[in-house]
Amino acid sequence: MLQSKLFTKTRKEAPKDEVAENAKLLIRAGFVHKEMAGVYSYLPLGLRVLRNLENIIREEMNKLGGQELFLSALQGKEIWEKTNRWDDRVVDNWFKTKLKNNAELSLAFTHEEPIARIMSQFVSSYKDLPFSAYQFQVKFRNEARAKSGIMRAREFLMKDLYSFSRNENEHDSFYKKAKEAYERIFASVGLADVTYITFASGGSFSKYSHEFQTICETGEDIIYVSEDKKIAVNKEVYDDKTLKDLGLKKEELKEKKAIEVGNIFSLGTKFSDAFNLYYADENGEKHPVIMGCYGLGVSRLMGAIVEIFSDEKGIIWPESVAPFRVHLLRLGESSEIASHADSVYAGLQKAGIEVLYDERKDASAGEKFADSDLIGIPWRVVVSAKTSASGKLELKNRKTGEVKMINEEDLLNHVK
RNA sequence: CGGACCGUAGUGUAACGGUAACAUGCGCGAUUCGGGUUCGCGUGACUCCGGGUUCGAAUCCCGGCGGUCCGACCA
Repeated sequence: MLQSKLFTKTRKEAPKDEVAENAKLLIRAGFVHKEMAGVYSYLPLGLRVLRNLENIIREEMNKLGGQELFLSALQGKEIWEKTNRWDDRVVDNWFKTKLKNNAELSLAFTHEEPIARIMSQFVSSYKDLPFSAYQFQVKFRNEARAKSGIMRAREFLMKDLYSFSRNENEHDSFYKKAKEAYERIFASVGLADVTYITFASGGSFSKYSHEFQTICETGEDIIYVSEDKKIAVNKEVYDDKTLKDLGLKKEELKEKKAIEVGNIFSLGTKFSDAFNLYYADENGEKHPVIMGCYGLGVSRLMGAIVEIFSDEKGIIWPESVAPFRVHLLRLGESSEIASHADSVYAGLQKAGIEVLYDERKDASAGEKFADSDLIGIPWRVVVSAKTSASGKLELKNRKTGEVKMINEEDLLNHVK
């Protein structure tokens, strides 16, 4: 991608009303545009990051056997009445609207009901199970107060997976695998060290649900962390009884602020019962399907990554999610430098490496360096009079700051 | 949803009740060419909307809309 063609531009100052670091940096660097409080548009750079996150997550969901689908964002009222969730007193953060004929409907804030109803049409035998399906969907929540940039938005991208099992054992083993998949996801985006499986309230079907909480000053949850055991307890269930259940002692726990990036739940038969989601076993006996749901806030995860990986100059993307792998800077306009940089660009592209190529003629060296630091691409490669004279390329790692002069033929070995 | 503060060029800031200014950005021309170079010329806001007070309102008052923060909420 040629930087001169990229329609977004960086800016020196963030809008004054943004306080959250993730929003400041993402807006300054041109990843997102704020439409209104809690509502952000994702521009080309931001979308690349979201897509990378999606792909990491998708791979793990597929490994679990999940099949990807895409449910509607508009939802009718009847299915929610079956589970007694339509009433505003039960769920108060919906966006609801009406059709021209006055039929009531809503913008999706979750999808348990729709998927349970769909599955009830396709599942009737033990042979149809176990099964799981997931989607990447925009969710809408009418938050009383949006805050923290893209971390608590009214419209956000979420991955939600739903599992359907024949019995508790089958459910438990899937649940365990899903938990492990989540751990791999957080590891591959570089958050393993600061993300804790956290025990939280479980609703009516299991004692606890599991949240994935990333330690972060701008987080909204308070959790109690055991660094040794690598687990945590959410404040909402932090009491003597819970500690006893989990075999934890108060002394080993540290209070931390954290952001909930994922949450997995056992749903029992609540939705199966409501939508007649039953299967017949080998003897023809009917049983309700056991469900689980597994959420992961993709856009929120992006916000958390920015909160954690940045410095005073800008964002420092982990390699797995960065919008590009290499930021190639061309300093100077001589035809020799230009053609050299062009050939480095072509070589990287040919090797399948995603490159943002800053070939702008009207930007100074300092401007290019500043932009590069702000955008936060992992590897910066400079072609200039200096490098041409030495016959080498300059390679800088955004994270470590390490600068090396390398031979051009070694470039791929370094950045691949 | 309660409370506080705020709303002026694309962005960031000024302006006592008296001609809306500066920086940045953008355009043109020079200059410079490894850390947001420097200079000149130009461009760009009927000061969020509606009403009121006043000879005169960005400024004071009322209402609305919008924004940020604190709290409540986030099954």
